[in-house]
Amino acid sequence: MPNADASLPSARDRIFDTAYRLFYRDGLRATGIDRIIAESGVAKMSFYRNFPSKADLIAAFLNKRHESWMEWFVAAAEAKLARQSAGIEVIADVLESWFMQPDFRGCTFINTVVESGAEKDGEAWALALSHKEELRAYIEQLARRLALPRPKDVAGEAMVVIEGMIVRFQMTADARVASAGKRLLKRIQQD
Amino acid sequence: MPNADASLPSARDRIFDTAYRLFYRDGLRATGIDRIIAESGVAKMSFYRNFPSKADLIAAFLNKRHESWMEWFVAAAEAKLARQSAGIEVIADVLESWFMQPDFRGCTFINTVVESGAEKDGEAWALALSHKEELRAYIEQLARRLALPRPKDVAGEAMVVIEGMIVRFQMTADARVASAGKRLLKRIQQD
DNA sequence: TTAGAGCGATACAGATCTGTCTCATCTTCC
DNA sequence: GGAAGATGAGACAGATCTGTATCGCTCTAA
Repeated sequence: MPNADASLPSARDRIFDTAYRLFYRDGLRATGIDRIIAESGVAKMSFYRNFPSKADLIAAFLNKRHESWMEWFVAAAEAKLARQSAGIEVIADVLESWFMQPDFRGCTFINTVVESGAEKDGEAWALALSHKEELRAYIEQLARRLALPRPKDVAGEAMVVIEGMIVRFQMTADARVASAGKRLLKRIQQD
Repeated sequence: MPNADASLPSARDRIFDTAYRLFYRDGLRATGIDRIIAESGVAKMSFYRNFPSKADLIAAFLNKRHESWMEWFVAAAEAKLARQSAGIEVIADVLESWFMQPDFRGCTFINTVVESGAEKDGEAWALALSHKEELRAYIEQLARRLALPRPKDVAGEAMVVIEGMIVRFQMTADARVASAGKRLLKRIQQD
């Protein structure tokens, strides 16, 4: 077992952390292996010993991103729901706190699908779809808990608003996107 | 003046038409110059004689795309508005007819911003922003014509719904996105 | 008929991309 | 001390990327 005193993260961890940052910031295609290797201060063979190919690293990145983001989103939404007696419009507040992070660069999975172009059969596309489906299912379950009528429709409409808010803020960086989204979400429950 | 009988489009036109198709289908970064040259059946120097660089070709593509799309969208929306006495929810029907095209691959300008990554200072990003602003301004003017209260807010909310519909359909290819968007747009005017 | 414009074909340069290979070094455990 | 595993350094291959240079053909206009 090398590096037992943990004075330095393992080569695998340094590679993964660097890739995590660059993949999100610059995109999957724009981030080359050589760049990840250089910035993580690792030998090239240390990379290929830990990840058989770039596609494997991308899959690991997407899986981690999915877990981290969903965990954060659900926790933030549940906290807001417990504190105040409110509806699904709390989603807008949760998203807004995401937007305010200085390194916000949109949704990794939307970005992945866009970068995939016409190649819809890859693993990246499938991971993006399952991420969005898990988010949609959570909102549907939330709608049921709130006793909203037609929870499937509610979730479908909320997903349109969520994706719209993300893309709008990614392009304009205008905080009014959050309030517009909040008004849209509030009205979903008024029928 | 060569090629006067127009039996074959000029090299410039063949390059541009091929690039137009490939840039939209596969994305800007995934489409290489060599590929455009090969598929348009043109010599490499014929490309660089007509377009000083790939960036120039991209700018020409985005400008043309903006003009074509806006012209189509406004015409389709106005036609629907004239025929039936309806509100801004006609936007959902117009978008749906766009989604149904077999080569639909999302919005070029959303895709461009995503592909631009952290490079927000390029010409492509600026063209994407001005495209979205022109669309938003059209909807605000439409809201004024329909005598809706707070037309700026209406346009801001409608843009969130529009971007959400585009991204949702790009990912899921589910026709229910259009009806969800239509319900959201209808409710914007009910306050 | 001749000059020039447009174009095709192709080689080339230099950078970058993913991925493989070899060899030296360092740490840890036995 | 010695074996084994993890790592670093760097050369190398083959593909692809943007962009340049050269040569020759063809058609048009004067």
